[in-house]
Amino acid sequence: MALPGRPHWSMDVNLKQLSRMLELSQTTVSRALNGYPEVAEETRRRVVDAARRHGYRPNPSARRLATGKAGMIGYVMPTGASVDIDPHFVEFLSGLGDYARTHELDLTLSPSTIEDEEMTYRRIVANKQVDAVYVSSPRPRDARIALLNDLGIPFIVHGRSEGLDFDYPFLDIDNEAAFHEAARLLIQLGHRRIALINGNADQTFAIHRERGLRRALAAGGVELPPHRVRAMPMTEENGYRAASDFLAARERPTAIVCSSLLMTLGVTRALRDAGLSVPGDVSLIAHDDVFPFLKPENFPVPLATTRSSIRAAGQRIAERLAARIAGVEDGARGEVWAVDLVVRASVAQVKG
Amino acid sequence: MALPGRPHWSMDVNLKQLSRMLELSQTTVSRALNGYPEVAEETRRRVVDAARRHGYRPNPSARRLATGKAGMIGYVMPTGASVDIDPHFVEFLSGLGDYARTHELDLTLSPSTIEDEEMTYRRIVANKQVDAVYVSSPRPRDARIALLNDLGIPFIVHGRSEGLDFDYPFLDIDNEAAFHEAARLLIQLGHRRIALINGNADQTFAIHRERGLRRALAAGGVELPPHRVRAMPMTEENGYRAASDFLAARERPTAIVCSSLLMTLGVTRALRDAGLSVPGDVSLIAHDDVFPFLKPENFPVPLATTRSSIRAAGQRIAERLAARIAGVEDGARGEVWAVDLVVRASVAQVKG
DNA sequence: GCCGAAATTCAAAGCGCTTTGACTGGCGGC
DNA sequence: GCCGCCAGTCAAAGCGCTTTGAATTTCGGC
Repeated sequence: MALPGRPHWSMDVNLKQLSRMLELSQTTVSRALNGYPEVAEETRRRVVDAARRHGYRPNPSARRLATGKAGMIGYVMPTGASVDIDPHFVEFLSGLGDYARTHELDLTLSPSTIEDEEMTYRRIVANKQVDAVYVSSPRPRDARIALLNDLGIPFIVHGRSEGLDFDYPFLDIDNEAAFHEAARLLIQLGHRRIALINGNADQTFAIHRERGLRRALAAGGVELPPHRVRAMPMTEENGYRAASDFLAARERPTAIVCSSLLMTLGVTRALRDAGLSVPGDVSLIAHDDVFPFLKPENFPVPLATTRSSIRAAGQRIAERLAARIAGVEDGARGEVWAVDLVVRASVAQVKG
Repeated sequence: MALPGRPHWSMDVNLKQLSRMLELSQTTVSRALNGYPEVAEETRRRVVDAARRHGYRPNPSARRLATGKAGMIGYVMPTGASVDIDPHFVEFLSGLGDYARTHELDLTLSPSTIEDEEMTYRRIVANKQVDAVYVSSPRPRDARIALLNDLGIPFIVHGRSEGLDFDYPFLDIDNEAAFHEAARLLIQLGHRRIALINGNADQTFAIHRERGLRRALAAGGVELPPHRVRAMPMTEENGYRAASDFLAARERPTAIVCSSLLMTLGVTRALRDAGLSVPGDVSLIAHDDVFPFLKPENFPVPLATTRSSIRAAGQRIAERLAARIAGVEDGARGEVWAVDLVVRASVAQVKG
């Protein structure tokens, strides 16, 4: 591949050179390009034009060194031999990227073990590697949030924490209402033995979902005994295990609410193994984060879901992060998205 | 949260300050820390010790500006409303992160549309934002590889391209051999009508898999007519469609080889819909990238697979990338990993 | 026709690090 | 006793940008 005449953005000119060509000082050129007011309009035009023609692009390292701004969003990514990144992360990333792409923002992933997490946050902040960070999968009293709050770097939490004695900016979906609705529907259909298969118990979203479910059940005068609740990482295998346990009980549930599509895969397998049908024997509702590669309508029996696009959340978070970096957004604004309840064939009136 | 006595790595000391404390020049301190030989051992000890005590951490921006080294691995992430990031990416990322974490390497994701891809690569290289990049999902004659080769930045391709007139470093699994083996097994078991459900036809891995399959079939004197091959994005839905088509044909296949577990989910659904059993009516072999959240042994009938951990590949690529950055590895070394064929209950002797 | 303010522009000082080139002192060799 | 050399050390120059503080020009007003 021959070099096709040095494409003009190939960064072969720096500020000094550019200013020399224009017979202006670096100061003026810099200001012209960064939109400062004290530059004559005529001059600015000349500068901007020349910059484009020569494909001038400020060196980010230099700029960062001088200003402290990085043009980067940071994410501390949990890793470790036994740590699995949530597959939801990919979809979230798609959304984040979608927005970031159009705003010259890159994303820095800093892998870290859980133990080193705090140190990693401190490092990326102290180093000014990133202008803002986002936090995912928050737990109650999440130490990361308190830390970032102290550190004073712009951040947004995807999800919510609880038990913190200060407010912070977040974007969350209304998990409680979602599962409340789901449970209410089941109760209306006459279900009394309802089971919950949830994500990890230390995650706020799981807590909220259980809370919503319980609230609806309580309102309907229905019990939720401990043996009808499971909370674990959201894999197919765990879904299978949990459901198998439920189904083996003397009084098996007539409905199962599940926190993830992947787990529900395991649930349907368990049902099949047990020779039970959906929704004849057991009704099913799951939460759907809207993956392109696995759709609830394509389950053996189309699956009723509480639905919220995790990708859209990624976009929105990028947008808000950008706004915070620019200083346009501040304060501890929390944003809670409503969740759709999508009824499909997997729920039915309870039998008998 | 009260500040717990300013943890010592909070980057409140820079090189100048540190050298002043030690009553040494910045030069010497810098050299001592970076392991240059012309520093007295005694001095080095003092310096290293003081650096640790004061939690000195070089400012990456400054270092980058001075050296051009970034301490970052880059990835140009395809995004767009209709672009879905491959869920495999998460697992790969876990592996990459696993290694990167222990080597002070961060990862920069630069979201980009397909059209802007080349420009994005050029930008991150020109800006010295990253020391090395990796390329995933290569296609034949992949323009990105040619570009990076020209640009002269260290890179590694995860997978392979074909039809390029130069060599380049890559890490790939032996997709051809894997599917060759799979097909050979099926032929040994008497299968003659074998179908293939593949990933996107423009991906090299898909091409290699089909090639391996064809080779084995040819050797066994078996045909692979076009109507028994499908190539499409690897979603559950597409797996279902492809399998449904196959099963609706006059002469339905007695065995299906599938490029992904996610697709195979759809395949088993189609089989169920058609009232067919595995392996009684149809044998199944799929490729398994080893996801924690979906395991072949947990399929309704345990699924035979060609297996290779995509996570391990991520680790290895990070390792090699680091080696290239350090100048320890160079040249166009290609690495091809063997793939295990794991036989499980989903394959059987053909009926009749 | 002169003055001070407003409008532009500039030179130079950083940002925190690496690296070049020069400068010490101590030591063996003749 | 002098020279050359080597091990250590240092001051200073850059990396490419922003920003401060000062200099220059312009211009309305009297």
